[in-house]
Amino acid sequence: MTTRWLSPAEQRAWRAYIAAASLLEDTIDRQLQAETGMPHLYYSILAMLSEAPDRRLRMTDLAETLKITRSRLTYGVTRLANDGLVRREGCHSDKRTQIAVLTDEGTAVLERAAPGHAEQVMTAVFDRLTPEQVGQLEEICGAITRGIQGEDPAACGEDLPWRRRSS
Amino acid sequence: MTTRWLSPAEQRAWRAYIAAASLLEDTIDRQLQAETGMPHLYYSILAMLSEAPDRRLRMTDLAETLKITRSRLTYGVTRLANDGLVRREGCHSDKRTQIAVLTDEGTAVLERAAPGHAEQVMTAVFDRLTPEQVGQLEEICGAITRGIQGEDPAACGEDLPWRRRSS
DNA sequence: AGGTATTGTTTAAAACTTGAACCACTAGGA
DNA sequence: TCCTAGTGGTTCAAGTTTTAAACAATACCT
Repeated sequence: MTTRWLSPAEQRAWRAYIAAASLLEDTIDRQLQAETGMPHLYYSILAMLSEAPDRRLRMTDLAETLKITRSRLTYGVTRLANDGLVRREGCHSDKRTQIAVLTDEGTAVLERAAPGHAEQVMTAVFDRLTPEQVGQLEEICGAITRGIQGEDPAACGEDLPWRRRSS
Repeated sequence: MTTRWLSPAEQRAWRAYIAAASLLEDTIDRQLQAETGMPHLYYSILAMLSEAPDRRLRMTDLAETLKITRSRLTYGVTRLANDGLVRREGCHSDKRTQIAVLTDEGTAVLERAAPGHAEQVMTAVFDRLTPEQVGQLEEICGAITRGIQGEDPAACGEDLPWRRRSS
């Protein structure tokens, strides 16, 4: 296969992306770390749980929506559980599965952190973008995600990804 | 200060971004790790050096363009130096500064890795984007970067960032 | 000279990631 | 029932990376 290279415009876009992504992750992580003592990934775990029905999610499903390994998730949830923000629960129908449940304290922490986080995202990102650009960003990122995930039609759940594979 | 929340459209864009960025970093890192044994950051160090005049850059300048701390860079360059891909050199005019130089072996490794990396970026990103979207992406990321970096007019070098601050 | 800012490294501690091994359980036959 | 394969989740050990603070050396300014 002959190699396909990036065009100059693509080069520029790619570099701009790398710089922005790196800076952004840094900024968000730092703010969240300062305000809540946890990195962005852990905040995301809490956020996912908070939006799930009944604030609970199977470990595997959670790992899947966050696109991380189960091992990594176990590590994170253990930490969050030690801090009392999340609780583990067994499952009646399948005793193998564990369910992560957002505790009241976890909810409180999340609600306390949310404003600062939102503010940070606003100033870092959206204050600089026109409404058209917001739409463009969503469109572009969606295309990238679909591309990486291999065009699997079942994976295009867009909104709420917590459907059991086998009900 | 009253909290500013993300609008629904901004919400969607932000989540799309988080998902795409996370997936993308994972994909790129994994491919680079497999093919070259180093993570993306280290590849970027080599890439930056390879494009600098004379393949050499001051540590601080390098850290600045890569948006990472000097400490982090020192760590990375040490590893790359141990692998023989980069060499450190002193500076006559200012004995404090160290200059990282891409070795011939480093150049070779980079040239060997570049096609696979380019291919990966193409399939993961640009194969899915229209030419307009490429431009939009650059524009958006540039805006974000400028926003985070605090509108410093001197920081808008856009193209080749390796200008000494003084001299 | 003396004080201050820069450059870059070091250090120790902590956080994180990975991969493999592992246990417990479920499911599907024979 | 028993056996086997597969799943869900955790644990473990090892390695990598990150951070923050402290440090040494040099430069700059008055």
